[in-house]
Amino acid sequence: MPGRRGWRGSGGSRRRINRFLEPCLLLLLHRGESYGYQLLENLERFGFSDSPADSSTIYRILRSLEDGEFVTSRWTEGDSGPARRVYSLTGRGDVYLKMWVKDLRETDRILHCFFSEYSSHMELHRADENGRN
Amino acid sequence: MPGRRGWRGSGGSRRRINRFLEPCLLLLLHRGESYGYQLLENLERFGFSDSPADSSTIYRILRSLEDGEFVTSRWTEGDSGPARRVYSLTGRGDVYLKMWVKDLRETDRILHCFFSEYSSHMELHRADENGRN
DNA sequence: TCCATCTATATGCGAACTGCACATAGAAGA
DNA sequence: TCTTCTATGTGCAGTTCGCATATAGATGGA
Repeated sequence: MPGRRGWRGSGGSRRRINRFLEPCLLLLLHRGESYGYQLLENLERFGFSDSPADSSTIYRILRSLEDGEFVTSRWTEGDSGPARRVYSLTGRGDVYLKMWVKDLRETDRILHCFFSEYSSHMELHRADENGRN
Repeated sequence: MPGRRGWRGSGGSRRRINRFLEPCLLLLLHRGESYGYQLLENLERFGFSDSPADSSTIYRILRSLEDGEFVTSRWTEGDSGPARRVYSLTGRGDVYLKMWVKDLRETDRILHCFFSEYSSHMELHRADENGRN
């Protein structure tokens, strides 16, 4: 039984893009080096209505990007607050971001295929219902 | 260590939409009742370039939709071939499809936020590089 | 008849992703 | 001192997904 939790109401939807935070983080890092906590705050730019993600997700994605050598990190003594792990994009990361963008454009295309199928079907469906009156 | 497999080349991308097959199946069922094997073939319409999904995924999604009472199923003795489990959409399923569409439009909006951020940044970035020459 | 192939549905397993809760710890201010 | 903010991280459990595999009726050719 798939958890009975997958069907949560209209809130907290899981109907999003797989690992979409990853390209967002890559893009933010393309602007210049940054660290987890700051990146988390800057994610608002991408139009997520509510909080984009749990901080643990951000930190884990950043680490996995480092595993893949798409970013590098170093510790900086903050002028205020605790030390920060500052990430910067590598050449590999730059290429990876481009790949992501290409894929997202393909995703966009598929999405619009769906919308077009939906609209045309619903139009026919409505016409069909009217015809029956 | 996240598997060292997440970074597969440009092939087999996991950069897609979460559970996107679900709304596609719902839409196909909105047209009329159908069964797994046929639905699998009809998924081509949605512009997936390569094979949209594994058949096991399709069957599992259909079962979970039934768990959620978004579809119902019955067995039919095929006029040819093995028996088929034929699914049809319920009223609840109809509402759920509408919810999906709303969510996908939101996803589309966020996607375009990303594209716009990307484009404007890349334009500045290029101008910056030219300026340095 | 036998056997390969097509149609059709389904399970098992492991890898990956994610959200929630929680741990840790330095810094700043009341 | 105590609380709060900044900052990074781990543990766990639920969910998804692709691959491999199982099952089995139907079909057609050798």
